Amino acid sequence: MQAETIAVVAYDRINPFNLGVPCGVFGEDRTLGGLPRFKVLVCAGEPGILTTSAGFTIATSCGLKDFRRADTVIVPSWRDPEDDPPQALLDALCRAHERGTRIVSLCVGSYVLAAAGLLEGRPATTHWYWAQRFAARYPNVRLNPQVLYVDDGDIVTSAGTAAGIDCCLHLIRSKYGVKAANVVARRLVVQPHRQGGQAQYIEQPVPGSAKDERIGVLLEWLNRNLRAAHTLDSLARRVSMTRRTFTRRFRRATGTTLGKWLLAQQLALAQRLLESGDRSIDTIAYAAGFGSATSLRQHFTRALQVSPSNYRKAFRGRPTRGGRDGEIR
DNA sequence: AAGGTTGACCGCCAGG
DNA sequence: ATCCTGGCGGTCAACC
Repeated sequence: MQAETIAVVAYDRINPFNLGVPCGVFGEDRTLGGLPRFKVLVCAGEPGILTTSAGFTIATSCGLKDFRRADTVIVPSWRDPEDDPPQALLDALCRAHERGTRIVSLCVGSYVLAAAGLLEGRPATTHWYWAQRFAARYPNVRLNPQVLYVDDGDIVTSAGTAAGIDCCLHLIRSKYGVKAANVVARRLVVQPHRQGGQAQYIEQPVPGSAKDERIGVLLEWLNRNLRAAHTLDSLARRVSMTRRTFTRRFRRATGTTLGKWLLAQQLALAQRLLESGDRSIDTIAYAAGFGSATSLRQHFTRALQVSPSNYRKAFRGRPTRGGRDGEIR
C-alpha cells in the first residue's frame, strides 16, 4: 500500500505529549500488524530553535515547505490560544488545504485552523476549557464542545489532549477499518473507541462540595452495579433527592444525562467483556445491564457501527491462543 | 404498521 | 438580588 504522508507541525514551546500523540499513532512501524507504513514528517512551523514545554529542543530538517508532500497536516495543539500563530504557518496551512491536503488539529490547535480561516462556517471542536472563549472569538465556527472530535472531511478537529488519540485512531479507522484502528489501540493500550463526548471529562470548578460528592459516590456505586435495573426514581431515592433535583445535579456533575451516561458505561463494560473472555453475547448483555441480547446489539451497533460479534472478531484480529497475538510485536 | 404505555429529559414557575 | 429546590407538564423515544 502506498505510504500516506503525515506532516506534524512542531512549534516553539510545544507540549511533548501533544507532539507525541500523532507520532505515536502514525510514526511507529506496525506493518506486521497489517497496517500501512505511514511517513511522518515533523515540520518546524516557525523558524528558530524549537523548545518543548519540558525543556528539551527539537531538531528537524522539515519545515512548512514540506506540507507539499503531505496527505494530512496535523497541528498538535498550540502553545497558547491567545498567542497568534505566525502568518507564514497560517498561509502554509491554507495553501495545503487548497491543494486538497487534509488538515487536522488536536486540542487548541483548532485556534490555529480558525486563525487561518479554515473553520469559517464549519463544525469543529476544541478543548472544553477554551470552548467559550473560542466561540466568542470565532462566532462563525459551529463549535461543538461536547464531542471528542469532529470529522468534517477535509478538516478534522479534536478536543483536549487525550482526545487527540481518539481522533488519530478515528483517522485510521475511517480509512483502514476497525481492525486496523484496534491494532493501534492495543499497542497504545487505550480503548479503541471511547464512548460519549468530552462533557463527561469536564470537571466542575468546585468538585469537593458535599452535594456533588453525593453524585460522585453514586457514579462509583453505579459503575460497580451496572447489571441491576436502574431508574431515575430509584437512583434519586438512593441519594435522597427528588427526581427533578437529581436530574439537574446529575447533569451539572457529569455534563450529560443519566440515560446517556448509563448507556455509555454499559457499552464500555460490554466492550471490555467482548474483548476478553468467551462469554456469549447473551451473557454479556445481561452482565452489562442490558435487558436482552437484542437490546445490546441495537445499542452497540448504533454507537460503534459494528455488531458485538464483529467487534469481538475485529478486536481479536486473528485467532489467539495463550494470550499471544500475532499483531503484537 | 399503528397505537398505547412508560420513562426520561427539560423548560418553566413558584417558593425558600 | 441570586441561587437552589420541588413540582408540573409537554415532548420524545423506546418498547410492547
